[in-house]
Amino acid sequence: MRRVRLYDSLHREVRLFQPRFPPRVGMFVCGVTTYDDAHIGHGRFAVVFDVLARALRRWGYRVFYVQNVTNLDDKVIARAGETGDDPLERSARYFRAWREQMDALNVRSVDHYPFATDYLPEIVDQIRDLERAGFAYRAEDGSVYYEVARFPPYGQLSGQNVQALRPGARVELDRRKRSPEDFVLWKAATPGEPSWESPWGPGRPGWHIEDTAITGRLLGPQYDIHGGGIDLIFPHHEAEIAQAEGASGKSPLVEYWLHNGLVQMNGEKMSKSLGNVASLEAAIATAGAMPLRLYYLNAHYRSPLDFQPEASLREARESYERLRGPFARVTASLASASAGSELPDALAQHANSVVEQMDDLLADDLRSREALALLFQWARTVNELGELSGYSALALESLAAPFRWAEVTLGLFADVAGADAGALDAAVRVAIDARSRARARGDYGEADRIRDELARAEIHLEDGPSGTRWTYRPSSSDGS
RNA sequence: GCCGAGGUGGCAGAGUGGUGAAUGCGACGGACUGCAGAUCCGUUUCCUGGGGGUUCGAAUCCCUCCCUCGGCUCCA
Repeated sequence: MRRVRLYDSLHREVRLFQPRFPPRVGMFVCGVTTYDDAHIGHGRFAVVFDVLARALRRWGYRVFYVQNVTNLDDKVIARAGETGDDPLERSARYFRAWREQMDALNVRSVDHYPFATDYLPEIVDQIRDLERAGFAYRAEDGSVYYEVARFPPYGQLSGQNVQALRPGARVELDRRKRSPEDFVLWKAATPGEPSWESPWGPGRPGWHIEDTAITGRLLGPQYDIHGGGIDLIFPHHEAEIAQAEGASGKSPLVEYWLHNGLVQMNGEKMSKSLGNVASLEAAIATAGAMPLRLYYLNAHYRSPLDFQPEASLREARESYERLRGPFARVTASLASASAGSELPDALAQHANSVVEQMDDLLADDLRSREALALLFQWARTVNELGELSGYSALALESLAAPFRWAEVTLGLFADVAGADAGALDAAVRVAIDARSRARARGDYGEADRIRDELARAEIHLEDGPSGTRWTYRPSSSDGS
């Protein structure tokens, strides 16, 4: 099994990845709160952790990947109240949109998307465990709080000093709490809002408890990987550690804490509360899902990533075409390949070496940017060969290998046609032959008419020294 | 104020002690084309925030200053 290294936010260093029970890997990622449209930042964490799961599976690990869905919280309720929606129906609607966007982005590695409200029994059980262990207390109104002072490691993940938090401007004064840093586990019901029965009376879960209740049930009291945006470290992930370790008595909850950097818009974090969001759905429509995926993977996952509304998407489309073009040509040639020449040994070996190097890069804390740099170089190598129809199927498979690696591991090229390319090629060739005859007799009007007509079907012709080549290049839906 | 991550060419973004500082986008020139496009070749005169130090050698290690971003109970 490949040597994998991952940066762990708790230990603050890159560590050799050793799951508790290899080859099995339990992986949990904080998902979305389904109260509004997802933005580009949400797409980033989804793609980054999709690649992690894909890569681990490629290397022989058996990954169970859970991504939760916060389908009920203060924001869902608040937004539903504004619009007159039923909160849970609103959530269901936005979750469907999220899944559609995930499908478009080729995010397929998530095994299970648990909803918070499907885990009420587990949530109640965990709060009772915390009560029994002395970490929780009941307030007069029926809410239950976590008493942070009872959990000395609190602050270890974020490096926060709990005492220093006290004067923090945003720590609200709440008379129900024994201490300002305490956080709510169970919120007493408010009339008109969804609520569930519990030993403490009707209410609903606090923000942090759903994750640890879900992971406790699905992944156990201790598991391997927990991922999420870097903005969740405090207080959310800190609270998760306090809850899970307090309730189970086992430490550590998680072996490897992974946090992705945030997408910034003109130098500032993209967030709904700042109002500077770019909709994920719109970006997919404008740039295409695969170029967007490339955009995410073209930076290291822990770095901040700047989003420039016009430039970023245009660049993503142009660079993606540079990769997709040669791969699509190899695939098309492969579909009709029979006998032909082989590659020089050095080139075939180079293909293997590129794949090996890309695996190594990804295994070193997901250096996707550098793996892509190699893939761009390989694209150039393939382009240098020119016409591909003279190569054998074996040779073409060698040429395809680095692209196929990216297809499987990075999840790119979901839009590159495969098996039916041969039939399409035969059909397009008929039109190309007719146009060639027109050009030969100097009838450029007819030649351009055929080319324009094919262009309307998004098939683009290119005349070169070795004849006419065609590519299928879908334009974006906005037509820009 | 406290905790954390950063400052690299026109832009995006790698590289964290040693061959010419990747890769992509953009721009310019050339080849190819009936024109176009794609592709290839070349150019973009050369960019590591300022200062100091360690070293034969620093973008990379140390010190210091400046600046940016994130967190400090809404957050991917």
